[in-house]
Amino acid sequence: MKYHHGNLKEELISSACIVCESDGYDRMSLRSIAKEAKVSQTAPYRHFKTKESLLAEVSNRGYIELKEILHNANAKKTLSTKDRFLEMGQAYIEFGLSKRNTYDLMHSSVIDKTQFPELLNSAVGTFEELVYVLAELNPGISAKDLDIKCIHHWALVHGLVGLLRNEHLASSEIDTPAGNAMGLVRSDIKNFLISAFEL
Amino acid sequence: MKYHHGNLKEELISSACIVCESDGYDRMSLRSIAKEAKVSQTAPYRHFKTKESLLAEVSNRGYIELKEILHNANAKKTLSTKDRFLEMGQAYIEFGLSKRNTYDLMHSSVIDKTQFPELLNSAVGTFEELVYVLAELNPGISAKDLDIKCIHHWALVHGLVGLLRNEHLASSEIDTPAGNAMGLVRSDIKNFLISAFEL
DNA sequence: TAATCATGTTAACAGTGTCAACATAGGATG
DNA sequence: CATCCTATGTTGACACTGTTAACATGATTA
Repeated sequence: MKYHHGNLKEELISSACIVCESDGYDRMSLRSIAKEAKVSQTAPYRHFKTKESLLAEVSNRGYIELKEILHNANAKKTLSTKDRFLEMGQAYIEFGLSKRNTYDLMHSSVIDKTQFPELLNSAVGTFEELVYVLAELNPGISAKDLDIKCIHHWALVHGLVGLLRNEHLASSEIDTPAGNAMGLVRSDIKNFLISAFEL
Repeated sequence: MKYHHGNLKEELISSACIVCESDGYDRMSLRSIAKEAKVSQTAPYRHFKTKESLLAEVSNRGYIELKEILHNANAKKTLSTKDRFLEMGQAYIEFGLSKRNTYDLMHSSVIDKTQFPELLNSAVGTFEELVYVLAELNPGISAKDLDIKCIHHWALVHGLVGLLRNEHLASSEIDTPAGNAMGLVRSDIKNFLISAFEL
């Protein structure tokens, strides 16, 4: 039995990613993931100053993964710019739905992004994937109008994720086949995006 | 010194609202607000089954307040429907910026809304204020298109709040007078909404 | 008046993040 | 090779948390 683990930092992060996604970031304890790594309760403090900084790393990986997903969607060279944009929208929504708890952490205020420059950088980098394709989709657009379009479309998919998870509209009076927004939209996210994006 | 408080439940709620907004919902402890009400640590358990249910009440009041704000904005009868809609957008954003922590709680996943029907009801009720004005603004619109418009505009202001708080775009490469989205948009939320809503 | 019941208190439990003090091992330096 | 340093681990402790069980109080009601 060796005293030093050898790869503890990495194992803690990936373990935290798993626990965070399965249990939710607010139910994740430093001690439990330390135990999972078969290491003492305070060992994580040799690699992370606080619990928040470990969560920041989890969030960071979320943004990196999302950026890659969006980038890949935009890299399907056989598709038109329009269709690549739609692919990105669908990919974003799928991420928000499938990595629900991680997505929540990424948007949560428990982490003060200004204290984690690397995380802030990842978040901005992810957003920029959207900037690129929108600039391509709107040649000659002014910087200000590009701003507006970016915020507009990002806000739309972000809001859509929230609604699809039924956070606000579960069995609302809005009449849909399934009785709520989820029934309506999940059946055809693409068509919805086409309408909403006015493409 | 009377043994029974007389109005403890109400005081705990309003106290929790204040602490939640000032410290953030994740830094709020049941014990601290019990102490603030000069009552024992476990007294709140006579009125709330869990901490989560007290937070649900705080969230509930947030939705009720927001609904009222939106309703008032839509009640300015001297304005056109269009302008009332803009007023609502501005009011929503102002709420999200000024009641930041409460707004976060309302959108947080620490409360499982399905376990608090009254809260779910408030949330839906708030959303319906948007449904009403959009229906008025688009006479004869189909139910499905109304769905799309609602989600679209709600998502936009919700996303805008996030960006205005600089959660994602602090000092991004997007060039604005102040160097970030906040500098750009806060200076004229109304004009931004007019552009984004395509009014 | 007596009993009931809502509402308060005290004590305790298991769990948390975090810190200080100590232990170990492996690499750098003489 | 011997020695020291430093990174990385452990132990023990502290103050705090949500929550429950057992008990106390006092207002309402039979």
